[in-house]
Amino acid sequence: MAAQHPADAVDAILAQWHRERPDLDVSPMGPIGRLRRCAALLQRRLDETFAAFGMMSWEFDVLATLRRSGPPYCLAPTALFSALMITSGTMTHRLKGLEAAGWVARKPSPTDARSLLVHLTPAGLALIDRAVEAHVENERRILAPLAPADLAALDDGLIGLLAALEG
Amino acid sequence: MAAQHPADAVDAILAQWHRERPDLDVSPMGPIGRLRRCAALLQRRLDETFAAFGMMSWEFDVLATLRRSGPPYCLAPTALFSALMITSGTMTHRLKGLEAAGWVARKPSPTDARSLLVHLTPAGLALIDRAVEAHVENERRILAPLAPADLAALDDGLIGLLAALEG
DNA sequence: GCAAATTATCTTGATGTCAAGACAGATGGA
DNA sequence: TCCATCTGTCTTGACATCAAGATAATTTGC
Repeated sequence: MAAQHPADAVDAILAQWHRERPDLDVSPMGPIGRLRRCAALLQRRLDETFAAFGMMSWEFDVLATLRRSGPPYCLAPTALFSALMITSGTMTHRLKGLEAAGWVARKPSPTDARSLLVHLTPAGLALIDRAVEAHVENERRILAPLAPADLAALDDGLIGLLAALEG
Repeated sequence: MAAQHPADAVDAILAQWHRERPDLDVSPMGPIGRLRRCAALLQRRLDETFAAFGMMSWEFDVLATLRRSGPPYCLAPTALFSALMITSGTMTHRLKGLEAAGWVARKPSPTDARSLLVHLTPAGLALIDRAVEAHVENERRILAPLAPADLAALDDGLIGLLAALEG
């Protein structure tokens, strides 16, 4: 039953539950708790790089979605908020801010008068192209302590979990 | 280079970046993107169970932290917001809501007049004891599609990543 | 064609969160 | 002892987010 690794914050929580509720098998809390804690700590690390470019995480997300869609870097709001897993109201608010910053612009859709297509401005394109370089480099630094084989094993596990969650 | 698994949403993003920025090695986006997407989807699944008990996720978190601390189920606000990785102002707001719901109560600390110790009420204790049972059962259902060996490998990978992020 | 249903976007109101600062109480050095 | 500093909690103001609904345009069925 001895842990094969130095006890982390999640191990401490599991030990508390085991003491207080020995009738419960709380083992699922291990992977799920660690996943959530990793995600929270990761967000902070990623935010540091975004801040260096004067961006919030959500601003990066929208600009990156437009950028990777390819020329002419133009998507309908529906495509954006679906891809980003947020509501339409949140998207409206985000676009307002991005337009005020001069990183995106909106123009009427030629095919659907309800739709205002969102596209990157030259400034937005230049910014996201620089920011994404720093972002992947930051991600590489974060993952550097893991051995390649361990990272591959982690990715495999996440592929399986993601399939279970998407299904 | 062929993927060893059905392409998921993150694979599609990697393919877009590869097409648009072939100069960049975006491979770190794979595990990190999947981790973040898993965390977002997971949150929704967990929220369903909390909602069945009339709770929000953050309410469960506070009550669970008090519960697993053991009798007398009483902690200072500082201990709570440190454990939950939130600010003191957010904690004040959360406690106000939990006290209004009748799940926690506050009493002056006998040793520090600045501190108002937070403790579970009998109603709060009964609620969290039922809710945590449903919660771990829900977590077990979520992880059920994964083979035990795959789950263990995932947990190992997360242990390593968490160590890298905490260090 | 035309009315009904659907779709795309935006608005409104409520809420959870944080950063920064206010303030009372505790602690420690001269 | 007593003042300066530190600590624990709460308040304030700003903001990102969502759910629900409003509005306008498109599509569908007859």
